[in-house]
This record gives sequence, structure tokens and C-alpha cells, in this order.
Amino acid sequence: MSIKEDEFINALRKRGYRATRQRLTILKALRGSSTHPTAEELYNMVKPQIPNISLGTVYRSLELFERLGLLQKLSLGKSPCRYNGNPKMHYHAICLSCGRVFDVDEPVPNDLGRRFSEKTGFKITGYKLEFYGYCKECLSKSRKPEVR
Amino acid sequence: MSIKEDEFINALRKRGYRATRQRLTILKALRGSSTHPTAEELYNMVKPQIPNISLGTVYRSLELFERLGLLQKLSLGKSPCRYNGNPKMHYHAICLSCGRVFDVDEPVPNDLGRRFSEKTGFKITGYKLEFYGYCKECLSKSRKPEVR
DNA sequence: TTAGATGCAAAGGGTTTGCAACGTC
DNA sequence: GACGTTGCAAACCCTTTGCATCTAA
Repeated sequence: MSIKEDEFINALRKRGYRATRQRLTILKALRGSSTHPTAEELYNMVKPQIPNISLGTVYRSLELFERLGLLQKLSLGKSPCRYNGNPKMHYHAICLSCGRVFDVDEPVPNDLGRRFSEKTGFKITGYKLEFYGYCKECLSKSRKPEVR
Repeated sequence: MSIKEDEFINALRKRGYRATRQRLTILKALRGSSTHPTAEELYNMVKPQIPNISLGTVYRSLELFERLGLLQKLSLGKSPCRYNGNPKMHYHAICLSCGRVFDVDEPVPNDLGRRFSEKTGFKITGYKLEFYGYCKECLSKSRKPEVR
């Protein structure tokens, strides 16, 4: 865990960013969470350790982490964005009816996007795969399922 | 084209929604556009034909179309959401530096998500695959590329 | 006829931002 | 000491919503 922390600190310094207590604490909270917390949830998770941290700092850190490829940002319908700091890439399935986010544990085609990258010179640092549809519960409840 | 329009009208009526001029016009504008317009861009595209249409109606229609699986909504960083009405599924590659959206014309693994669906009873109506990274131009310009 | 849809405009709220103070290097 | 970062709170602006009116069925 501390080895990873060093890696993170180096990754920041290498690019001229500072390894502040706020950033370290936020990333640790994100990594330690198996859910996909919102910015506000992270704010509350971090507050016991840094009581006067501000929500703005959380947003600024998350934006930086995204640019550094350290997390996945999930923009769901109306609800606030959720952040996935799990280094293991995985898919999500999002229910269009209740809005819940499900993890999908399926193998990832490992050459996904390689051809595009070679053809265009686009450097892929990450990807996001989201399935949309309706979860079991909503399907059984809905009187008018909007399913193709 | 008119056949497709009939299909759309039926899809709406079947579920108790009305086939209004606004909805038909908005969907046609979206289908006829190869870019991924924002709600406001669609609003301006439709305005010549329905001068007193409101932005709220555009948003409400787009939200309905999404629930019906007729479009793909793309939530990009800070910019407003973009809507992809191209019936042919495709991927996108989003540059984290300049924010541009590139279409990826690569074959889609056709059984993606099938296992998850069978296992969990989740009914998949669509999916979204986005690559993140840095486009050629930004890579060559950037003095401090934030690339892993 | 009547229930769903629209137009309008105001409200909403997640996210961003300016600036002075602070902390890292 | 210099400059990147934070805290605070106000501003932003995309998106949603309430309500009277309209219209598709």
C-alpha cells in the first residue's frame, strides 16, 4: 500500500504537481472504497481526517486524477457523477429505470481499441464501457417497460 | 425514411406516448446529423421548422428517446451533453486534453454483455464504449503530457 | 373528450472559479 | 522564496420543472 503511495507521489511530482495531504487522502479513500462514491461522499469520507477540507478541493483533485488516468468518472443520468478508483478495469451496467450501477465481472477483450490507436495515433489511456438497460427488479415491477 | 418514421411512430404509440411534430422533427434532425449535437444545437436545427419550440421540449424529447433506446447520450467533461442518434453502434474516443470526440469505426464484439445478461437477468438495451486518452495533435503540442 | 405534450420562464443543484492565505519543494 | 494548492463562498450554466395552454388520439 505504501509502495503504491510512493508511485502516486512520483507520478504527481514528475509532472509538476504537488503531493499534498488532501490529494493523498482523497485517492486513498477512493481506492479503499468498493462502491463508486460521488464527490460529496468522498468529501464526507475524508472529512474526519482533514476536518476543514473543502468540497472544491475534492472536485479539483478528482479532475486531476481523471486527467492522470487514475480513475474513471461515471456520468449517470440526473444523479451526480460517480468516481471509480478501482485500478482493475471493469464494466458497469446502469439501470435506466432506478439508476443503480452494477459491476460487470466479465473478461475484457484485451486488444480493444488497439487498431484504432495504431491507425490514428490516438494514445489510449483508459476506457469506459457501460451497458444500459433495465435490472431484474425494475423489469418485474414496470407496467410499461421501455425495452426495445 | 418514411418507413422508419412509421416505425418510430408505432414505437411511441405502443407505449402510450404521442407522436408529436416536435418529437418527429427532433429525431429526424438527430438522425440526419453525423456530428453529435448538443441539446442546444438540436434546438437551433429544429427552430426553422418549428419557430416557437422550446429548449425544454428538446430536453424532454431527448430524455424520452434515451429511455426508448433510440439514442446514445455522451457526457463529456465540463461541456454539455452530446447526443448520438446514429443507429449503427459505434465507439468514441475522447481527448482528455482538447475535449474533441472522435468516432471509432471498429467492429463491435457482438456478444458483449450477453453472459452478464444471462447471469443477472439485466435486460441490456444499449451500451456505450468510450476510449480516453490524447489525440495526435495534443500529444505533439503538449509540453507536459499527462499520459500514463 | 381527455390525458399526454408543449411553451415559457424560473428554479435547481452539481460543479466550477476567483482570490487571499497556505504549504510544498 | 516561489509557485502550486487550498478554503471559502459566490457564480455558473446546463438541465429540470410547475403550470396554464394546447393537441394527439
